[in-house]
Amino acid sequence: MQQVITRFPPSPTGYLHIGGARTSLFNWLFARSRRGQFILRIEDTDVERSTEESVKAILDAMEWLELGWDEGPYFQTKRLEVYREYAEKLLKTGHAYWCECSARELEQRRGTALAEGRKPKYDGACRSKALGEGTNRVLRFRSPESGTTVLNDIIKGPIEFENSELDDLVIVKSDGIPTYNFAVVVDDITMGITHVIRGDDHVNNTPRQILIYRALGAKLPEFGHVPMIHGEDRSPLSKRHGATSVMEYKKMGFLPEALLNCLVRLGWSHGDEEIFSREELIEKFSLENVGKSPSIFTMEKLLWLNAHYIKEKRAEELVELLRPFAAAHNYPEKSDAFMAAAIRTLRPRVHTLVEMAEAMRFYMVEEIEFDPEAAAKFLTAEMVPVFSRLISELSALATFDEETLEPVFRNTAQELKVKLGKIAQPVRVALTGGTKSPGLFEIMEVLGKDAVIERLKRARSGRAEER
RNA sequence: GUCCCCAUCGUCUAGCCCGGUCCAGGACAUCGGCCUUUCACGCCGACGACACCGGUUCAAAUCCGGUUGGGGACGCCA
Repeated sequence: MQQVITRFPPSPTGYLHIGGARTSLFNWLFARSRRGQFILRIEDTDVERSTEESVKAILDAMEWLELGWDEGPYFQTKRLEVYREYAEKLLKTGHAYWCECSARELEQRRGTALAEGRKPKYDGACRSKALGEGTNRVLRFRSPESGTTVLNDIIKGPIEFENSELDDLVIVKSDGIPTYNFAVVVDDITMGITHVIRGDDHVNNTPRQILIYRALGAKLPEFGHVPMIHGEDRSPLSKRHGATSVMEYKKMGFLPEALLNCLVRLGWSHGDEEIFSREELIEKFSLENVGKSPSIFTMEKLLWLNAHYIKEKRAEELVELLRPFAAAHNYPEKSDAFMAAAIRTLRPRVHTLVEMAEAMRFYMVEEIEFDPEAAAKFLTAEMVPVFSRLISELSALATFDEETLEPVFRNTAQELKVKLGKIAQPVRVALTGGTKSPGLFEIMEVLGKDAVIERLKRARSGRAEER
């Protein structure tokens, strides 16, 4: 069987957004799952709006998501001779003709048509003028006036279009640069693309493209149109829906595997399964299980998935990922081992690396700040003797780990005839500054004997001074 | 306006092709409980949907038609 070749063709007019990332993911997964090739192609024929920054931003995002491509990136502006060649071919076979209608005129005619309730399509004014090439002239595709074009979509099934609904689209602009509908077809033909997987906003372009394939005598690829991703108000995802750029999610402390897992489930499913590793996705992905209806992107499940992957990842790896976030807080430098130990205790209670970096504060800074409310409630005068006693007990310890610490506290509580919680909360405040934290003994083990005793003394003297 | 697509819990979805096993399953979120040194994690439970109308049929979430709603396209943008 023929090898599968898919492509992702972003236009470099902005960053890689959530929708594009999912399209890219589907193409990547499909190619990987079928042991095929995945091509990256930059569609920069809109010279006005395309920028190098955008290209870089897109590449960076693809790299972060680890969606590696086998060929490319190709740039359409570097393939102009190829399009010219194919345009010649269409011209020679009578499938294309030159048109001298100005953009201004056309806009006017469109306006009138729309106002009169007609479909605003090109009226074919230059269709039989047999014009030659010339300045300010565009090349148009001669579209059949009757008949039906059928798109057999892998995802949506057969869709019929009346050719009479289609018009003679421009395929080469007056500056000699091909338009999208022409360039994609030429590229997909010459690059041997077997499966075109893209957003369903392209469904209406497809019959035009099919017609061009036919005029060129080329074999059609398979088409699969995936439903769009919308914002919470059901309109297409845009800036006003908050974070839409893939890289913003990196900045917010999400792991790429979480974003990917979240994205793949928007439209695709595999029974009741929710968590998929990259390998599982490659093994299980198929276009047959892609749904037809649009979905809404929310952060709820992404947060849950991210929390899951944070819990699952090796602490040593998290240290690396966390460093930039910790740096943003200007924390003092700590060793990898110390940070890994701290992360292990914080891990079950955060959803993002940003939260992790914040939660880490009491481990990182020398002088913790006390939450006034917590201090007032728990660092009371009656705790002074308790702290004193704990300090002397702890000072005597040779090993300082959870196993040895717990009995010390349990015994102390028992002898003082109070519940463990009664002394645990004040100690927690003394050690962390607040009332919420990982387990007391975990914290103490990570912090170490010296720091613990120092913090207990500080909390105790704070009380003593007040008296 | 014309053409095209879509329609199951708040959200992501399973089921629909091959009607009965579905008074519709899972996950997130929410709420309650358990666990517990706090907060989480974890575990258990609750809430919660087949858009509407009609048809076919012994039987429809599943098939057909229409309505409504949402989305897309109609560029010398991609």
